Formats: sequence, C-alpha cells, structure tokens
Amino acid sequence: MKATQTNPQRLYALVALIPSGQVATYGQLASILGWGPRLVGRHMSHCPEGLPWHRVVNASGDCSIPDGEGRLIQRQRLLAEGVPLTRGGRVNLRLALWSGL
DNA sequence: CGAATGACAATGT
DNA sequence: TACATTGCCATTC
Repeated sequence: MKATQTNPQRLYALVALIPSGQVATYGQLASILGWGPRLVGRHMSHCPEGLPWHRVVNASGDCSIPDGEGRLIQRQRLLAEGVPLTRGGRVNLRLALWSGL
C-alpha cells in the first residue's frame, strides 16, 4: 500500500543527518524530498523526541517555531553547538547552512 | 467534496 | 530590513 508519499520518516532521517554546528532550512529539506515547503513544517511540528529539530530553521535563518520554551531551547542549543547567531536570535546561514552533502 | 489552515519560500514594494 | 502577496501539499472542518 502506497498510501501517501508524505513519509515523515524520510524527513526525520534527513534531519537526524544534520551535523552538529550546522543548520538546514525547511526549503532545503523540502527540495531534497521534493515536497512543498509547508509539508516539512507540518511534520516538524509533530516530530518525535530525540530529533535535532533545533537545527532546522526557515529561509530567513530565524526560528519558525511559535513563541515559547522551544524558541529559547533552539537558540540555546544552536549556540552550544557552535552555530553563529546574529542579533535577534537569527542564524548565519552563510556560515552554518548544511550543504546536505 | 470545497474552504480553511499550517514550525515555509520566493518575489515585489 | 520589514511587510504584503502568491504558490506549495496535506490535513482538518
């Protein structure tokens, strides 16, 4: 049964491959999976635990997650991994964007 | 089945 | 840089 191609498992595996100190954008992951950018965000909003979701940011290099604890956690974790953040908690995609490899 | 929604992106102003 | 508009695909009402 083919059900749907929106196999979140593939997205989760990809996110788990993001090396420490680097980040990926939703569009980047979406492009690799061939999905619409909204699909990535949809699955990421319900991602399982143990997944480095904090390494995933939007094309602006900002955290797309809603205001709250997660927002602070993401910023703290990225800094702890050596990801350069600019003022406002924005990520320097120029220096930390995952090449995907 | 149609309209609305969502952790987005690209483009124009 | 910030805001507005349009396109994207699946889920929900």
